[in-house]
Amino acid sequence: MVTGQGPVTITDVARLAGVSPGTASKALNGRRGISAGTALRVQQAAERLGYQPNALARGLLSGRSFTVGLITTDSFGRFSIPVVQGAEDALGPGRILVFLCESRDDRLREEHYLRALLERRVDGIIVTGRRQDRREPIGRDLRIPVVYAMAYSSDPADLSLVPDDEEGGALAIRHLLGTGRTTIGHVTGPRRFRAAVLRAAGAEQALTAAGLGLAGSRTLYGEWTEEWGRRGVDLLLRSAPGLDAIFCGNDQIARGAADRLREVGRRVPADVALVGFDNWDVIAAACRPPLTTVDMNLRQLGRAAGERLLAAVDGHPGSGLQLLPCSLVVRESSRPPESRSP
Amino acid sequence: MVTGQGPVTITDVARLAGVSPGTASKALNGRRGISAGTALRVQQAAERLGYQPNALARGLLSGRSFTVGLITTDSFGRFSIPVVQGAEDALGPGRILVFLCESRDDRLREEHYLRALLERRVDGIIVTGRRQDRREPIGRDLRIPVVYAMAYSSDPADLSLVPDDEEGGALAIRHLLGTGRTTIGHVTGPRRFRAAVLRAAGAEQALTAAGLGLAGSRTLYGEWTEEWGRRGVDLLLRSAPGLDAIFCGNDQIARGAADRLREVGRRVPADVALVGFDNWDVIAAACRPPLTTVDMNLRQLGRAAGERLLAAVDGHPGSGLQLLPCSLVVRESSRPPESRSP
DNA sequence: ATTGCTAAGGCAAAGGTTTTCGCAATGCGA
DNA sequence: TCGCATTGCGAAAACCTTTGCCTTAGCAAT
Repeated sequence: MVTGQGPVTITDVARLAGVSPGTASKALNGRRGISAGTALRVQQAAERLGYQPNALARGLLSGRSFTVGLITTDSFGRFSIPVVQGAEDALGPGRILVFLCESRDDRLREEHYLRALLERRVDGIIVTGRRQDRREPIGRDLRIPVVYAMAYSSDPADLSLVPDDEEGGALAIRHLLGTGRTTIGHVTGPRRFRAAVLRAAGAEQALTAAGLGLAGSRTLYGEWTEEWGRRGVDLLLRSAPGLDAIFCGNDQIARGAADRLREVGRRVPADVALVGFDNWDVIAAACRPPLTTVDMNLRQLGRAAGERLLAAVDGHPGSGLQLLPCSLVVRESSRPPESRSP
Repeated sequence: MVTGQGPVTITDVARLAGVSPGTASKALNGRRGISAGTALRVQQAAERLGYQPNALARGLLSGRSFTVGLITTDSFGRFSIPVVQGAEDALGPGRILVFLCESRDDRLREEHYLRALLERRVDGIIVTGRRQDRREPIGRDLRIPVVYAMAYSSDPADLSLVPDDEEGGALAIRHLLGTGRTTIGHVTGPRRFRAAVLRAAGAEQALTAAGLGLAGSRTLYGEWTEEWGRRGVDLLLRSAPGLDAIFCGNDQIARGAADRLREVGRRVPADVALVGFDNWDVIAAACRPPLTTVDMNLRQLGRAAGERLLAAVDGHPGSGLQLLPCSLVVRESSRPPESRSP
């Protein structure tokens, strides 16, 4: 590597190798019609000079920039992070680079970002947001593919990827039923959250399919907080004292529930089994006992979004709202009672 | 906006406005030598066609791309996120776009990313990581400015921005002393973490300055977990039963401590005051009682990193390890006893 | 009327890379 | 020895924008 003036160009490499720039280009890109000796000389010259091709010039010509934009409407928190990571996984380090744009729910910012991305000729855009929110399409006639992840577009012609919350709720209930629990309550977040409603629906369906109903007879909607988890336990114990399991709408509620159950002398999982939702490690692992919980596989969702975007870039677009599976992570809080008695 | 073939170029705009491309460029960029009438016609033409200048072509010519790279060595978690957000704040939406690169502590990935960033002719690079880790410079003779945030470069010629952990520790202790506490213990994370050692040093200095020493006579190093917080309380109560405050190395330890103190019948803050570190909202706010804690102002740190990078791009580089102030967020867990008795 | 000045806008080059086309040389068969 | 195919490489155009320089026209001053 030589520290000359300014970045070294392919012309510099060509001169050093004693060929024309066009030939150097072919040699470096492995195109045919170049003798082995010439190719080697060019590559060595490039190596010696520390040549790095100018992606701007390359993109100008090819029309592709090998970059994508990632717009997170949420000022990105716990949910968008794994999605971003997954997208990065799919887009692969080195090949495609990701522009991170945090629009913070500000429509104006979003438009600024969109314009900036289009000016930079990104190959595609991923839009992600907090919990499953329906949202307006990011723009019209964009000429480049867009994939929505977590948040989903109100236009069914757009491709949107969201976790299957309903199935996740059913997963939790079936697991509890499978470990012998029969009197199961459900404490979750605010009703205005689609995720809360979907999870509750899945849970109730799974119970109905087993010929059972919800303990306390109805879903307790409240807040996504530990505080509400504690209060939920109190409410449930009043209306259904024989309770042997609680499915909570997220991990924070579940952790509050665990604390409260311990305080009132109910053992988890011996007396009451507990299942949360989100698999938020810092909560689920720190909970006493560690929490069984539903994982939305957000990272895989992000990865899927990246893969779908690449497919769309290559001319294979998708469309519609697609549900991705949740999975259950079993920990101590739902261990069946049998296995505890020696 | 017309949906023709391919993106509309300035030539299209010029043709519609009846001028040459060069003139159109000048009109759109507000350069002098263009009559008001022509400028208006060009702008209207651009508007009608939905013209978006090609940043690749512009960057090719100007040598600046108005993009920066952000390499997070940490698979980016709680610490890098606010830094990223702050950097975004500083770089401003629309003007400068950020390439997000997650190297995951993999040197090879990092090199791939670095190469990809250089090929795309980013104007600068911010390197951030998890807790304050000393690290190798990302590369040599890079020709573009680099700013390190959180993680810091082993080369003192590089500019590195890190939170002032030592001052943060002192802040916590001085606050506790100010509310009348005198017998203060310290439970923190593993000794191999520079942050743990620095915070402990700051704490001890503040105590020494007040003519006091640490309750239990030494810092308890352990893990960054709630579990360790609970055990730390047990250890402290054994060695210093008259304890009236605990400063914890992070919020998780503090939360464990709060739980344990409640379990053994010590009231927080009436009997024992508690101060954490990190101001991690999900922990600090959910703690019972809500946690007084030291905030590293990571977002401002990220913002500072962005601003310093811009300054460096503009020819005003900095260097050395620079400490940024922490601040104290006072909540219930350290309320002075006086104010509780009516 | 000629000169000189300014304003407005056109022309062309530059920036780095890729690609197409064409040219020259080589080798082979006739 | 000639013709032809093949191989290797160079020249130049193209991608899009910006900018310095040049031309032209209009106008004022001499």
